[in-house]
Amino acid sequence: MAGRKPRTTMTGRVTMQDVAAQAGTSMISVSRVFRSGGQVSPALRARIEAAAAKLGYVPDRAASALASARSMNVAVLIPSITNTVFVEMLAGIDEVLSPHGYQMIMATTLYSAAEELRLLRGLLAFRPDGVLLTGIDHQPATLQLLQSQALPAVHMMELNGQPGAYSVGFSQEQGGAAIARHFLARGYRKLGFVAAQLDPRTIARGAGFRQAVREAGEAAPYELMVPERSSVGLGAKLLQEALAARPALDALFFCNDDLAQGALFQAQRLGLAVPGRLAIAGFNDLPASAWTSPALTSVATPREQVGRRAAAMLLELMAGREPPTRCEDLGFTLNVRESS
Amino acid sequence: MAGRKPRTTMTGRVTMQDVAAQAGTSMISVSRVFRSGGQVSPALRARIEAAAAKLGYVPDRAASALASARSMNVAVLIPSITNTVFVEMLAGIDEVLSPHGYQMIMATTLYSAAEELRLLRGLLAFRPDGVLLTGIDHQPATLQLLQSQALPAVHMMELNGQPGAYSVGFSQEQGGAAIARHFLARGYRKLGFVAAQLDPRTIARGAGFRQAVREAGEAAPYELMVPERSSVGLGAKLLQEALAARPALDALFFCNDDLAQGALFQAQRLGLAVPGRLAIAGFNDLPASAWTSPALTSVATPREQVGRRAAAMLLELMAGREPPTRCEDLGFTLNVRESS
DNA sequence: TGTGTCGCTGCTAGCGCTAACATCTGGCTT
DNA sequence: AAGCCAGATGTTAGCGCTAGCAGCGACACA
Repeated sequence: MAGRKPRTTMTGRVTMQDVAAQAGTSMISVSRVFRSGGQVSPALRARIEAAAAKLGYVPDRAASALASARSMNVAVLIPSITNTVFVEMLAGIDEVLSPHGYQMIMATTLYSAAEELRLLRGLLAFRPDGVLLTGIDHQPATLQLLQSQALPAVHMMELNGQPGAYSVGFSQEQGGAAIARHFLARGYRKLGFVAAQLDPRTIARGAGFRQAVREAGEAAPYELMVPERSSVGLGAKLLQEALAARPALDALFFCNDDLAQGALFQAQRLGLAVPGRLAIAGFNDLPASAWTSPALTSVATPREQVGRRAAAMLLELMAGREPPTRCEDLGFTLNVRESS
Repeated sequence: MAGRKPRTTMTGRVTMQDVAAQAGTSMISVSRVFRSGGQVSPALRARIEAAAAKLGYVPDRAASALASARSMNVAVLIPSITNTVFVEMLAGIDEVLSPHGYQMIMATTLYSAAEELRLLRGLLAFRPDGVLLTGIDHQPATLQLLQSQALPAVHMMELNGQPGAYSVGFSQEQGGAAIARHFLARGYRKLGFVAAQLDPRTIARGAGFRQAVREAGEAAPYELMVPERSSVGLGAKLLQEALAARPALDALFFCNDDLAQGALFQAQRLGLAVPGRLAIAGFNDLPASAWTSPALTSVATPREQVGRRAAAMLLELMAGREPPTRCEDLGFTLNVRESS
């Protein structure tokens, strides 16, 4: 009983042809069962499913993509995979896309628009049916490429006012401004903004903060901005640098919660009372921020929902429909806690 | 001058055929330029590259995969994408695979072996050239599936003693045991183990901890284990539960740093001196753990290196070579800090 | 009984690319 | 000067699947 393996092709791979033969039908019916499941009688469908299960058939997306011109892939570009914010956004995207049979193909740009273009070219080889991009700052060639391929694309995390662009996010400027107004309302006057990883969103937060301070007629805030990758340890270091430069500072806005947490820990280590001597606020509201002691004031950003809504919008575009909105503002929440 | 668009096919897509025509050569030479770059004269290569650039040609991986039986995809299964540990592992994997032209196709199992099997079936439709799995606990069908497809596979994060299995990781038991011995050496005697998210690695850490306590001839540790997803907030809650149940506890090992950080913050809030009244230790050594105040004692795990080495091992297997080791132990480091 | 309709099923012709062979060129040996 | 090799280039035949249409039987109606 040699050669009893349920295989026909040379390669040893179970193909749709094999399933069709096993079920006594034609390939196209097998295809129909595995696709949207159009016109197949229940009896034939059952026979085909049994045959596929028996042979251990696994469909081939590459062949399907080639024949149908639909890859069921979605290319996703995020700046960093070690940043919780983008990872939670990814989780939101996947939650919406995978039930529809789409697979995310992901790449990380390391906050570089040039790298983004390079990676997009690579991902295009997967013939994605749509693209999700982070932010609204891209190289012109990136947008040209998407346009020339007539690829649906949605920008995430920021709002894109450009006509013809689709975006889901919130206003980074407004987030920064909210912190400034909060500090001022609490009576702080010697404000500072500390930032690392100077990507466009970080810059926008700082701009919003500065602008709100100016609009309130107060002295321009002290600013400490370094290009290094942001981390908890860097936050500790930057707190000391800021205080060394401006000992009178009484409220510091850190461009994200990693820095702010590091500053909080360092303040504790230095014996600086927070918020008594110095108020501290962050951005993004990471899960730990509600639990530090003192708990951290932060702008909560709806990144998981950004992912979900952007995916939903892309789904519409890929189906050839126009989504209800082109520019979906999901807002943010200022969570005032003990640190300010 | 209508129809001047550099396109030939009906679909409006620039194909290899178009590039060949533009360069005045045949498809196969274009193919050779875009593949490993075999036998093509510098002159022809330059002509083809110019033609491809001019037309904006993007190769099609689906077609390539179909024709060559090599997809250049690697399937990666991780339990969770919101857990830093696995994300850093992913970063390590990508760092090694992408320079070789491989693309990661990823899915998250949510710590379920059944879900893992389901997802693997889905990923197999990409005809991956190799598979990376997290942990060594899988459904029998998962292993059968991999074997029947003759797919190279490497298990990450734990050591797999089974013959024929490839793994890169470290001993979770030994990690737990190291904490136990450290506590005992410091003079703590009322030990406890607190865990959430009871995946196999968590269980193994607890087992190692318990075993080491037993071997030292001390009283069995108090254990508090809950199935909930682990988080900083849960750590705070579990600290209180543990102390309510056993007020005399003097040293607690939390199965990961999220829980341990939450406990640390809560201890501070409750006015419990750490390590004076209670020692706290975690596992994984997340970046923030070195900066909390007091800094957290933790077992540093080489997850990024696990990713890199597992990817390197898989690369060997995919090239048809046998890697130097089948079971690569990367060890861990006990970082003793202020909290114990 | 003829005709129209409808739901199901099958056939044919590729999708864009590459493996494996076939062919061609030019320089080098004898 | 003929022969020969090696590297460069081209030809052919699919890889596994699906779009688009054609075929086919069953049923309702006149």
